[in-house]
Amino acid sequence: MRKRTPAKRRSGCPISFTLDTFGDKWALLIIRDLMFKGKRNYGEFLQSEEGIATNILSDRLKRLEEVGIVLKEVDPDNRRKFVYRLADKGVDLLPLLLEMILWGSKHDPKTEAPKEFIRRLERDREGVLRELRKRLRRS
Amino acid sequence: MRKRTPAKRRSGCPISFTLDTFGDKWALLIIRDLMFKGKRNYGEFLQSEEGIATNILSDRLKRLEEVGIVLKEVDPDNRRKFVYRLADKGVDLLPLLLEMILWGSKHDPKTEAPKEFIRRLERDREGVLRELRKRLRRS
DNA sequence: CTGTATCCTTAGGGATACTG
DNA sequence: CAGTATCCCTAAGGATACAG
Repeated sequence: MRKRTPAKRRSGCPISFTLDTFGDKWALLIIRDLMFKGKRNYGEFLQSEEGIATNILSDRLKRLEEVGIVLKEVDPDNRRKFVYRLADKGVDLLPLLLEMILWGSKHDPKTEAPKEFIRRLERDREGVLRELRKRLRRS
Repeated sequence: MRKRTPAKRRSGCPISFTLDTFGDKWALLIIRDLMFKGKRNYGEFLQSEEGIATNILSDRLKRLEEVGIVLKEVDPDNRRKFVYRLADKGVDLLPLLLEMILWGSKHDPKTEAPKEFIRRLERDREGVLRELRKRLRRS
């Protein structure tokens, strides 16, 4: 396969670093699926509404694993399968994703974000954060 | 010039929307420069450490203006020049950028983020947010 | 100085066939 | 099912020349 471009750092800026590390939109959509949609394996990611191609999915999973955001483990229920889940470094992206949800749902007239969730998030950011973090860590 | 790809929405997901709207890394670096580096005009953006090309800068500024994140105005000090600044929709990206700074400085061993700022941000997120927002709005 | 246009190369990625 | 490999085309973008 074509060699993936190694995530190359462009400067010492933390924003630039963040961007360069998790990479692009596809990677972030995978992270979203892990965080909020309870997806855990290849086939599920492939089903995403945005229609990721199988080669791209494969590539991004590998990259995310390399940079330590995602862990790949043998499925305890089925020794022949794998499950992906967020490493702590990935869970740490939660606040970032929540801010994306807030911005998106505020500025997109056609957003499909559940209103109750948004309202809760606006009112009690810390609480939502704590709860989701806990859930992700034990999953 | 080559027609820019119109930002195309991929789904109703707010995260996807956010990603599709402000676009890519280059756009976000411009926003960073507007937010934290006090840059206001073309030449200054061109100087960014990451080395954006002039055609890309031009393209991204246009796109950011189109989607209402950035405003382009005649420089009051020099009627022949322009200044760019964040529209409210752009200022709304502040929490997102702050989370990027936090994640980046936490996970990058070589980060250049000022430690005092990070500590303040961790302790008093709301305060920092309020202050920066105020500063951006009046600029 | 603030852009715009052109040229040209390469990485990204969709479609799809293939493998264990 | 869970990926990997190949094909092939397009868009992204660096370099740079040009324009107001």
